[in-house]
Amino acid sequence: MDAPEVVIQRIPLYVRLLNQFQIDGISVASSSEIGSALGMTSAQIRKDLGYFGHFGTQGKGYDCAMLLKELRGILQIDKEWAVALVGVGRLGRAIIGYPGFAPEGFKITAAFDVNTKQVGKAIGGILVQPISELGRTLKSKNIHIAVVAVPTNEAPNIIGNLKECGIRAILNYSSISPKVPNEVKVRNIDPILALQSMTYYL
Amino acid sequence: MDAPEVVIQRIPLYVRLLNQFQIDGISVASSSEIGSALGMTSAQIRKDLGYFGHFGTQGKGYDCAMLLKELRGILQIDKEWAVALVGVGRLGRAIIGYPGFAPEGFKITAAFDVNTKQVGKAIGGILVQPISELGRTLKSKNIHIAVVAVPTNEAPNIIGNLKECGIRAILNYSSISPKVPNEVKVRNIDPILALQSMTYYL
DNA sequence: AAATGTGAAGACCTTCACAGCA
DNA sequence: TGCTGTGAAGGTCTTCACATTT
Repeated sequence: MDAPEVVIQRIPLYVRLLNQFQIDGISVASSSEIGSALGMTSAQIRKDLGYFGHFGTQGKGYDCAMLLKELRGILQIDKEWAVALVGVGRLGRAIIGYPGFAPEGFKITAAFDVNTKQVGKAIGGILVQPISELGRTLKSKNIHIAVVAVPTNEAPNIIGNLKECGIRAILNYSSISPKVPNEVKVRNIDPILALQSMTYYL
Repeated sequence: MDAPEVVIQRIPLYVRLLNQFQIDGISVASSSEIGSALGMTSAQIRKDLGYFGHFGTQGKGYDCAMLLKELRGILQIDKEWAVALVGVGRLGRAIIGYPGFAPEGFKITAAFDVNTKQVGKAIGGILVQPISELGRTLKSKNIHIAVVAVPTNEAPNIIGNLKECGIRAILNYSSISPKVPNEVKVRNIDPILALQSMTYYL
């Protein structure tokens, strides 16, 4: 049986923790140790890992280096991914300037904007192209992941374009929750929704 | 029975859609209309709304204006919230400069940084204060929500401080998943985790 | 006729608890 | 002994389906 989506969303958390364990010189960790470091039960750790294989040693725990390598392989984050950015306004520029993506293997290698005033500029070393070049460039640069940083009103169109051009993963900073077919994954980054779902409890 | 957290996280989506409906001049909507606009089933819409009251009219649907007002009241987003920002580095400055919070009622009214070089500066009209002033300022400005935009290594301490100072809601941009007591709500904004949980499917 | 509100059913996810192994 | 891996149990969330209301 393959792993449900919730599990997939937790694996990156395990990867991050195991990285930290390596820095801290911890070479073996039990499911309880991993669990308590993350505020989860040991059973959940074991169940989650159990979807992918038998990584542990009974009576001992998990070898951190080995488990880390396995999980990175499972997530396919053991290689570099080329990423396209759509929208080079205020937010898009902040994203290009953000130094956190590249070290994790996500490299922005193409940028697009509907605004003809932006097209042709180089931002952070990346040439801004018109949307009409999407299909060609995504194919030639082997890009399967897009970051959407356009105004909300443009977002539905852009996301439609990305789908048509065969994009399979979208990190969406716009304020819409796009409806996409099952074979396209979307993750929405939306601080307003996050805040609004907390005020309920105040 | 009170609404589960998943439901609370969907209510802001309904609010946003109802806003759009008002702009579009749609005054009444059925659960199926709401559902299909959001890619959800009509049953889910009805169940979700059912946690809070009887807002619909049988045979007709929901009055958008009325439902919007009710939901905004339930979420408590029908008033202004003062928000504290911790960390005024690259990301913190982008957050101060982001024009999306204020129109939604979230107003950054205080800023803090551990770096003494930042303290005393005014950024976007907000004076940067030392962390030692947290407790006093949060109380005097009646702040219950904090945005954390500090480097990951500082985050655990900062979040500890915020807890002690009585903060009840944290929008966390740092790369840790803080363990907090039940009475503190946290929402993590983490684009790397989001990307890493999509590459699995590629 | 049309759509809500809601018990019941079903699907999904988490936790328990223990057999089995190092 | 200590901890994994995993069926079974328990809990939570979603969908079904229909009685009820306008």
